[in-house]
Amino acid sequence: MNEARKPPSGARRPPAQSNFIRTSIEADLASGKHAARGWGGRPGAAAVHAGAAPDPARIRTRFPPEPNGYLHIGHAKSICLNFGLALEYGGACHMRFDDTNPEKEEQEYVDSIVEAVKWLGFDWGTRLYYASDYFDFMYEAAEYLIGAKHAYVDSLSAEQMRALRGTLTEPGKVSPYRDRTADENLKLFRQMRDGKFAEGEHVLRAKIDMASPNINLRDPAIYRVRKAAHHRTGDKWCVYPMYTYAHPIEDALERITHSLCTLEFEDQRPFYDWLLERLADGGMLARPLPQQIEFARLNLTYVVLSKRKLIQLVAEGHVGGWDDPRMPTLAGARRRGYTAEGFRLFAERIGVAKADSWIEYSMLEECMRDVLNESAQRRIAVLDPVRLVIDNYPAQREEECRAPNHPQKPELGRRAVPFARELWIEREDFTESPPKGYFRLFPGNKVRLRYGYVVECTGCEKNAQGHVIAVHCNYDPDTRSGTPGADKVKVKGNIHWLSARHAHPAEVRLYDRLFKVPYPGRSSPLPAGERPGVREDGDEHSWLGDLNPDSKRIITAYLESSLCDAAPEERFQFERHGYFVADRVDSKRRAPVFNRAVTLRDSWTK
RNA sequence: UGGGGAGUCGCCAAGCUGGUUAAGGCACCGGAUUUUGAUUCCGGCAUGCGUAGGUUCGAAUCCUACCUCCCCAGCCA
Repeated sequence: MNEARKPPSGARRPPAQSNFIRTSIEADLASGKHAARGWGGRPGAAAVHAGAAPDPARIRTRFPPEPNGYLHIGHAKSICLNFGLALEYGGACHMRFDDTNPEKEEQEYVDSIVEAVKWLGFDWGTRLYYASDYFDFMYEAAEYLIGAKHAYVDSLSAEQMRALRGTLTEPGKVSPYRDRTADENLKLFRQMRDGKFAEGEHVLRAKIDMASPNINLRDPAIYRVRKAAHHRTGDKWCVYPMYTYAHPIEDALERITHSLCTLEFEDQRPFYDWLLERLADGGMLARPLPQQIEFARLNLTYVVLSKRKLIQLVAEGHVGGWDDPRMPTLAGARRRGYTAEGFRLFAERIGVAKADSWIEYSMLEECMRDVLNESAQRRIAVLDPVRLVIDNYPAQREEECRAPNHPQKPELGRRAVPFARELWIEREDFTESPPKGYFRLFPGNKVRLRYGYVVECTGCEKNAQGHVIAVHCNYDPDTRSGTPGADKVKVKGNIHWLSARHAHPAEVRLYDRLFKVPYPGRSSPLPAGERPGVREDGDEHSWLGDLNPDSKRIITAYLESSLCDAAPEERFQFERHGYFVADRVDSKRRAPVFNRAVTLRDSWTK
């Protein structure tokens, strides 16, 4: 294993899978590209880092969301990547809010993002930064660019500018304002800053090449007038930098070594480098400069991850809110009972590459099962109850059965579950006419009441409509679990149960996938062997028609008494059912409410 | 039909300075253990790397042509 790939702390973790980003980082580490990089202890211009001691962080990455919405599972991939790589290579990862558009951003979103990233288990220490902290520098850099004839104020309208930009196949034409003198540009830009102009009257553009085959290089706008209050800088500014311009500067000021972003920014990399080179040449930014590296964003089957669609789901009431347990937001997943560790495992398993891909939702579920199987204590719950009467068991008698809290972890102890003549069992654990291979309760068959006795089914009672209202059986007193000879009667079936007079009714929410098809909004089923592109469909609403009408079912289930004290967010495996979590908002002590996170695997399913 | 990317098993994904039996995970299929039809364990699972040619003793890896998919024409990020 490469030395650099070992976690610094020596913490136990499986060897990381090779990917193009790790390869690139290891090459940079080997060549010493960033080794002599000074770090002034805070983000800043060249002067801050110039004489500073070498950066103790071997690499610097960053997670830079715009605070304009809630984080979703796709962000989890990016978060785990950036923070994970920093941890792995002895680096540092910055938490940075890319708040350059005051019209869309709100404090509420920064709060939710902070909470989500912390929940995922990452710690940025004191490295919490905002693009808006750099507005002064960005402004000065813009004046420098103007002076160096690398930027100019354009007074075309947005429509005129679009018309002159050309098309994918035709070059653009230069703006009549392109050759203004530096003095004139500077004067105009300052007036823009001073609020002398209305929005849209002027814009600052980088002066590159209107004929470039890369449209992003046809004099991109870098500053625009926006007379909106910013959630952090208030009314201090009325010109705001564009992402294109701001992002490379943010990275450079923070001495980011590897700036990871998604594929759609690939075409912007030439501008990223163009800008940074010029500002470094001008002595404004320290070298070595950060490098932008692009990877494929996450696509997950059975959900939608586009911000627009997520907003629509909430706004139109298809779900209960941003943290509805069916939502693919991190807030929703958390409430659903998914775990942070599960997401980290997921990120490692799906890897990272440049090929567009669709990850099967079951991959995520399997990750959650993997961690929950390890960590969740076992409990008993009867979700769809039918009464089981043990006819040869004394009506008044009661016994205590001892159930282990975790089958693979005896050190977690056992708990008592009361046993009596009348029990609740699952309706699906009895049938009058068993299909082939069925080994639960049917007349004449024996099963073990888990942690209790072996019983033999004798029949059932039905109501006028023919529905089974009770199942009858006789027990074998010599088969009590834990007693000598308990295994003398071999049975294939083991079913769970709860004493009818001891069980507690409680609300349980059974969640399923939000969409009933793997690719919402794309014609389903797809022709054999075909997959849709990753692009959003043109059809605005067809995806809503793919919503799964059964994604949420609320039932009243019977729980064993120990479950009544569950703390909010406490997770359990309900034996033979799946993993459940006490709802973090609605569940109270003595009044529990559980959400099903994910079912157990089931190789029986009829 | 300009530019930038990508195509390796059902889903991901290593490998791509030419020589490996083409990693690994998920899924799936067997079988063993099991008081969860769970877990765990063992075994199986690409003569094939978008297609067609070429170079070479030898190609997923190099060359040529072609095909398919994704991204870019915001004063969004």
